[in-house]
Amino acid sequence: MINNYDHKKIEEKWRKIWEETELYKTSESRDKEKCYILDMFPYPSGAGLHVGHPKGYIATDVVARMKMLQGYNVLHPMGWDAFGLPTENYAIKNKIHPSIATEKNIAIFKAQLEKLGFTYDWSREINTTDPEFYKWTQWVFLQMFKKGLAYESYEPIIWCPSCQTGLAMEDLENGKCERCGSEVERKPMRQWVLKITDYAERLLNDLEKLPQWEESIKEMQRNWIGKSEGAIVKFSIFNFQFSNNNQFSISNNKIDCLEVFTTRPDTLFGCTYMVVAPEHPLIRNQESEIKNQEEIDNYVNQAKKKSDLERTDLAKEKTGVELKGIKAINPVNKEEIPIFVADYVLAGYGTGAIMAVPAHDERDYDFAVKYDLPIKQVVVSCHSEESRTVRDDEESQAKSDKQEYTNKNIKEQLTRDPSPAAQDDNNSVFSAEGININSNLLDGLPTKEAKEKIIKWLEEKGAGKRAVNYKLKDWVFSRQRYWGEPIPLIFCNCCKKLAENYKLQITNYKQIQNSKLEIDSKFKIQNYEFNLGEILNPGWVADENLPLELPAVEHYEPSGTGESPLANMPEWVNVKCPKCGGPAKRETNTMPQWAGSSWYYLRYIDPRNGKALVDKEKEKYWSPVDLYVGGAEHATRHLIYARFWHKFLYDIGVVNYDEPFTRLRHVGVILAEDGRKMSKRWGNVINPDEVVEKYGADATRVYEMFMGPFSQPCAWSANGLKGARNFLEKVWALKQRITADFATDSRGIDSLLHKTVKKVGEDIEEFKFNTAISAMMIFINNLEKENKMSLILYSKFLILLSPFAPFMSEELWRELGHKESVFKEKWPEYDPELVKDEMIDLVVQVNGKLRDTIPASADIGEEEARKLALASGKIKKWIAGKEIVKVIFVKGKLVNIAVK
RNA sequence: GGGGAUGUGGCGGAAUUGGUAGACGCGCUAGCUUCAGGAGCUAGUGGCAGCAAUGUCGUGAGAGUUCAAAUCUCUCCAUCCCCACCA
Repeated sequence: MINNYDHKKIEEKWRKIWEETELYKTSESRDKEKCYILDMFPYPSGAGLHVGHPKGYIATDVVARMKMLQGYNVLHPMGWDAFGLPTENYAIKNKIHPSIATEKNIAIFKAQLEKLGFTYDWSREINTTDPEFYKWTQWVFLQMFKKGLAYESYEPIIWCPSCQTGLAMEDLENGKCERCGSEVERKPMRQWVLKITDYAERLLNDLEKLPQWEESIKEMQRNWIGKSEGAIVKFSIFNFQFSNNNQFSISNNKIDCLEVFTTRPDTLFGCTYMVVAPEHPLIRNQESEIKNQEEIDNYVNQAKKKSDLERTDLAKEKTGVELKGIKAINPVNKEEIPIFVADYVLAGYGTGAIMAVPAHDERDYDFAVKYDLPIKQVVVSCHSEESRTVRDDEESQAKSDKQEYTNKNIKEQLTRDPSPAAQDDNNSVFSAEGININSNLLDGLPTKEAKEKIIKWLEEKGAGKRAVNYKLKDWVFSRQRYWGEPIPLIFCNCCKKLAENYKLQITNYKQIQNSKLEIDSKFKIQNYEFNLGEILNPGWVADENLPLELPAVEHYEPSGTGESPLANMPEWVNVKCPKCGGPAKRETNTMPQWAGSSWYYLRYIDPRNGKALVDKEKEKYWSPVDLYVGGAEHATRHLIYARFWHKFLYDIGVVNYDEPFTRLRHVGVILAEDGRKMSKRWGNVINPDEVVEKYGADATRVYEMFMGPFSQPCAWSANGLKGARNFLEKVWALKQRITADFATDSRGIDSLLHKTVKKVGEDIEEFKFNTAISAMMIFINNLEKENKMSLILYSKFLILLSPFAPFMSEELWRELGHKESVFKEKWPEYDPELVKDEMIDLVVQVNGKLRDTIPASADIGEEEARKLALASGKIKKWIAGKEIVKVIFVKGKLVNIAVK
């Protein structure tokens, strides 16, 4: 057989025609049902794409093409996420300006993508580094600023000494800078921070509204938000007076109480010491009282020197130093307890201080053993007989005398062979919930009730309050680098004075903070109007003249001073204050890489709108995104940031829906043939251009969808690719057997076509592309056995194939005489009658083991099936001389004879 | 330490309301075809026993429920991903 399937010629031809006829241009008409299908837009790096990158794009393209054929108005756009450190570092290394590097990289990426035949409407292409785009990124930031959601912070942040910039916690990988792998430091820096924590509760709860998200991704987000409920408890310090304020109470500039966050306030009676993080203000604040300041300073300095990696090494032994000269007072029993500084307590979580309950926390236990601190058990498990007796004993003893547990008692209990009770509770007595003992008013209460009771008690006494804590931190939003969106804020000393004075005058400051989401919260001071952000951050004034363009510079290397390179441009930095006209300076920090990607999907809807971020009517029609596909690595950054921005835009009335992505699927990575990640380092990278050149875009697409389950990692196989190509060649070769006579087709092949239509449609919908292709292969294998086939039959199959292999399908479709593109066709329907089997192989089992299969009518009844089964010679052999206990009949499937 | 996912031939993987395990693809074997190379066609292909019919074992390991378990329950093991001294 002469094989004349010339993929190069075909693919070039149709790429050109599709472009000329604007086949994939998205219609602005809104009379059809819409379907918005979105890929996570790529970061155009210098390395170009490898074959793994397009896997997700192929999948969305298959879905998009099917949806087009099913009559939807499909939006399937593409763009570039191009600001940020990778390009800037690449630019510095190769001495190419980042804007030029970006342009070059985009050109390479685009050429690579175009070869694969995607349905992108390139007239809607966006680029986060285009001023017409980032104008709106800046605009969103300004709205947040104006509503009080952005604030200046001088807290120590994560600093990468190599990239010379501050980073968000999310930008770390194993405690190192994700970009360059350097050990990071903690450094106090002025930063702009976004109050994402204001949205923590909604970001958590609204996950419930997303049934079409994969559970694993939602779970990652829940863990990242990390909500825990408990209480803040105040311990007064030494001989200072107890305070009734809700905040740290400052008298003589001294902190007179220590606040801790705990999820187990019910164990308060078991607290025998306290620990503060090395960064805790108490350490510097009590200098006159602390007797061993030098020893403590040494410890704190040592802790500072340790990298984050060393500090969080779980295997290491706990260390700490007591703050001698001061004591804390446990509010529940007025016991004086020692305070330690130790680096096992983190400054960034809760209040940076803990109450230590060594009997019920493993870390506190380790520390207590090392420093010989008392251990007092206050909870016993209520799940086993054994502990119940223990409890009874304790209770009677506790009544006669407030019994103190010695370290020896507890150690015995804790190191005993794991009791059934301990196993019930995750193999540990530490975390066990149970019944409180030795806890005065809490004795005999189960954990849950004890928590409630003690919180009420604390609130009554002013010694604490119910509290919720999140692991999620506010978003450090400024970078001391060049290649990002300039932050459109201007600092004016004159306006600073006005704002500060105003701030002092107002009494209901709390009220102002609560009003932040009212769209028009404005404050008139003298002749000027201030927004909330300008009051909360005195001196900072919004620059509404957008876009604020990133100035062209020759030198964009980090300044080395911790300031952005923009700070070295006086002509850009020094401006007139847009409010009062006085001398002022621009903010020189830029936005992080994640800014543009937090809202880009909205811009595709209305990409050239000069007046608004997006037209609200258009947004109402196209939003939310129906299907979003990308890597799981974005589960906790991009996808949380984007949900946060979207909810904010919803709150200020820019968008119509409060969640941006209805359905989310993550794509499994493609590994190299050696099972490792594709990387220059291993020399195992496969370039899609070469694959497309040799086997064609269609074969590449079919293979990547056939490899295995979509979300699972899978190794590349050159032979597998050949298999996909073979399949396409078979399809190609069969066109020679087509006849115009539609009566040619056997009932069998016709029925199989209908089954295939059903299977392929359903499988694409469920992202089971591999089995969809398998079904088409089965159809083609069967079609090969037919000498002739009708034009109609073959044409219908081509429609099924077209989402996977668009070029070949289009070529064959036109060769068969169709005037219009195959993509203007209708997706075929199947006849439910033809999908059903007429005949089945009735399975006959004896004691559950297959012994015979008998051809039978599909709707055979129980009586008949049983007769048929018992009549079989093979079956007779197996039941001879045995007693039939039971006969099970499953309609359309089997007969099982149970014998003894 | 916590959370999630996965475990089936030589390989990628099918089969999940419990009902013929190994679809489909790769690889491999034999035959045909070809000057040869590549390719193509036909047949076979989980292990063991057997010329065969057939039997028997078999879905990470072990137990259990059931007429029937890859699928449900329990215990354990391994691999991967995310988070991690989170109080």
